[in-house]
Amino acid sequence: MAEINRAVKGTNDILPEESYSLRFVEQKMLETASKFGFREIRVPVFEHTEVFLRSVGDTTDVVQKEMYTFNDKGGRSITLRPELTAGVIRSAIEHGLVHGALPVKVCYVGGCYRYEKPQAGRLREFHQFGVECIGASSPVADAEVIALAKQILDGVGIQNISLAINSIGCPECRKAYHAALKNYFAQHLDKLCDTCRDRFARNPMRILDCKSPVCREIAANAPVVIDYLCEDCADHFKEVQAQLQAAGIDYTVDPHIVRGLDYYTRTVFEFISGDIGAQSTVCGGGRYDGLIAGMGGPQVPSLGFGMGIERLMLTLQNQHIALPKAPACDLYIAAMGEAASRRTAALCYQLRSDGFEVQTDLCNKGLKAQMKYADKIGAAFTLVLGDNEIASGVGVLKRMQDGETTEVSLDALSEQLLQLKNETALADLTEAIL
RNA sequence: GUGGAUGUAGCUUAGUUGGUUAAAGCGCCAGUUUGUGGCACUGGAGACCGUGGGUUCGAGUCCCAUCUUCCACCCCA
Repeated sequence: MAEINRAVKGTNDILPEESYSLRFVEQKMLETASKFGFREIRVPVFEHTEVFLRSVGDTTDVVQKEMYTFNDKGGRSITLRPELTAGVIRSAIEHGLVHGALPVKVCYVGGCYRYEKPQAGRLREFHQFGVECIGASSPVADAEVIALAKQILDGVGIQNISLAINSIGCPECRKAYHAALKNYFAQHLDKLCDTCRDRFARNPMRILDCKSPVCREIAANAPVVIDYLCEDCADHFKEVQAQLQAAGIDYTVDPHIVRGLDYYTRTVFEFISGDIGAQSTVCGGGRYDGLIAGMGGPQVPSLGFGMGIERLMLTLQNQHIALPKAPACDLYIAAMGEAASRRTAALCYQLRSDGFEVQTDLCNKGLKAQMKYADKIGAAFTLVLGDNEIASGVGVLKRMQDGETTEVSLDALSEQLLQLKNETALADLTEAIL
């Protein structure tokens, strides 16, 4: 197919059928967040490149090889956001939210852009739902943010998903941990894979995340971050767990969770699904107590998470979880001839402003073709409008599911349609119960 | 970025050791029914066989390149 008719690699079209259930899921996310007091925020799709260098971290893979960065016509270095936290925090600093009543609780839905090799559950344009809880230092906040993520996942009906948490400490305790790690891996340096030998120099924590069997085996006995937490961090982590337990949220502590963005401190967590192949993390997040200060704002401890919407939809699809479908139209009016077509336009206008979903022919189709189309789009009722009906002012409403017909006055169409619609809904309901 | 697989009508696929006008089902359009959908029957439209080269008298079929999608790795949501 010609390039002009093909979406760019790693991008995805959402067709009408899918769009409806996607919107349902997004709505569910926003509603659930709202119950926790998180309000929607909207920030630009692109930012000054510096925003991501300073937050995500200039040694991370995301920044080093995955960003869509370009110079605009004014010579600014601009980057399409690879994630949303950085822009939201920039906005919170810029507008003084961080100086107002804390915590500030915001949520968002939006597209993110990363130049990656696409596969299922990994796109170059993908969408995240996320929340940021700015200015909350208590472990209660950690537990509540995790609870929110869980409640959203439960709310959309997802199955078979597990929560793993860890604490990676503050910069202070991490120093001690890094030293211990280096000390440990130095003894096994010759057995590690090439990339891990590289990691040893740059960031030994990443070795814990390696999938190669040899490195895994070595890492299994490596020192664990939790054992090197300072007293404050250890207490914090303990209380987060106590809170989760009290809330009845199942979790496992996985000391191998090492998030790939530099801003994380203390609590990190992931919700993992076994039903979408290798891209198993549906939701990831954690605390970032140093980020706001690092971006030039005040010292305000915060946390949040991001949820991959495509991955979530993919999981739901693989688990055959039914999502609501767009409602079919209430009435299709099949018009015959010019006069009828004009009368139909007036009727449609009236019915639509009365709240009905009404469609009619836009292609000059014959009657049979119009009926066929009405059937295809799932119209509940049809009305044929021709010279006879206009002359008599009386038409026949046909209920498509059983072909039953009812005479109606064109002047009172709205009332009679409403009555029939309710009767049908009631009959369907009683049938469903019986 | 590394490795592996894939690509034929809108969709799902068939296409024999390279051999004339590339098939089928579903979908779409129309007719059988001159004012009524679903079922059935009949007919029709629709494919530069992903793209570009090459081998050959001849390529959907063989070779090379390239792109897409998918799988694993890397990384992450």
